[in-house]
Amino acid sequence: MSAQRADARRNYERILAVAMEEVAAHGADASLEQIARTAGVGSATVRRHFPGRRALLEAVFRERIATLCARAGELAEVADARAALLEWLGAFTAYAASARGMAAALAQEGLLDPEDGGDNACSAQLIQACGPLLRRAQRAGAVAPGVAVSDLLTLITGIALATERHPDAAAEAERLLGLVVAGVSPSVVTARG
Amino acid sequence: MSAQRADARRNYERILAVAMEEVAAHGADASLEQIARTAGVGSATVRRHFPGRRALLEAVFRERIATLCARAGELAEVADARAALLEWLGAFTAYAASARGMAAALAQEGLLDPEDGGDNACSAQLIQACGPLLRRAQRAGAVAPGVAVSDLLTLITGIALATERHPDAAAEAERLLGLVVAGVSPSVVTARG
DNA sequence: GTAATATATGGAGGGCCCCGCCACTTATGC
DNA sequence: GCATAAGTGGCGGGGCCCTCCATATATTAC
Repeated sequence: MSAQRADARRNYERILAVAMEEVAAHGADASLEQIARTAGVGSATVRRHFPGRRALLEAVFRERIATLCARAGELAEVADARAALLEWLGAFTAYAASARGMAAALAQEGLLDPEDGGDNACSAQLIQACGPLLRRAQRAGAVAPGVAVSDLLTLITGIALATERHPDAAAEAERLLGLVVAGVSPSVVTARG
Repeated sequence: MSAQRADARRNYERILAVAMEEVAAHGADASLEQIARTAGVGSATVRRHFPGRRALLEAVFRERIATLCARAGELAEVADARAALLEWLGAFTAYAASARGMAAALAQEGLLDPEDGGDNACSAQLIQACGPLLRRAQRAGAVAPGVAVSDLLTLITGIALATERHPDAAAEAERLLGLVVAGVSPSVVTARG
């Protein structure tokens, strides 16, 4: 028999659809009970399909993240390594800043320690997607060797978190990304002895 | 008569002391009821002295922020404008990354819009303290003119938020600050057309 | 010292949320 | 159709935040 019953699958889809709207409206700490109510199911059913808020958030953002990873694949073909990386970082920033709750979800994940091993997590996919772009840019001399993928993702996640309340969050986030790329005060190479 | 009764003042102090420990232990979303319980007062008393979690967090971090602002005053005397700014940014980063909840409190405040007018807020004090350092560095040509004080504070707040779960949060945050100061890829001045 | 008064307090109650349990329903394979 | 296992949802427990109000207490005036 199929691994999952048909009605269960239907409920899963419905809950996920409602969750997307609810998270978009109320951020990462949307009420699970409210989601259950709107979806017309019991709260236990939500918990069954998504054990814990993290699982739900992961599912909510999975598609968007997949799109982002695909974009990274395309950009690997672009000639200018630096431009490709910056383009992707910009796209990621735009997503993270506009999709409410995504940054929070990423921050609470194991985004920070890249060798976590949990390769099914969203952050792991992002790391895997961004890695080649970064390494190529580093080989081209556009980025210092000491910079890790997780550094970039952490910075952007932080920007998204800190600008979440801004009226025009996406624009502000992209502006700050530009600042980070260019450097606040890059004049001296070895900053702070 | 005095503006406040003596026992009220005592309770205020006690609640604040407990709140400091509790916030240090559980971050910005520590339980207000737990604080009340530990302090041996009713939860209503906590709410009376600190209407809303924000007010409590502000009080918790007030001293630390004052110290930070004082440090900015000292650094205004340092000859090297760039070094002075970077030193202060480093100090702020260390504080924000080590004091659990502080970054969250700042992010939820009106940190992002500098012309809010609420000059009693913590973020306003920080902006006022950092402003002279930044302007001096900009006059010295060490920082681009378009950079605002709130940009720097927002970036650092974001770094602190994104590194909160890191095993060695303070070190990681300072490392990322270094990256932001130096720039991820500063080679071309006008990033992304 | 005592009475009068404004001030401060904390416990009860309501609302919301997360979580786990268990009897009931329902799709599925024979 | 029927047996069965998968799926469901309501219920109760625990916690938190918030408000209200009767009570207790520091303070002031006499």
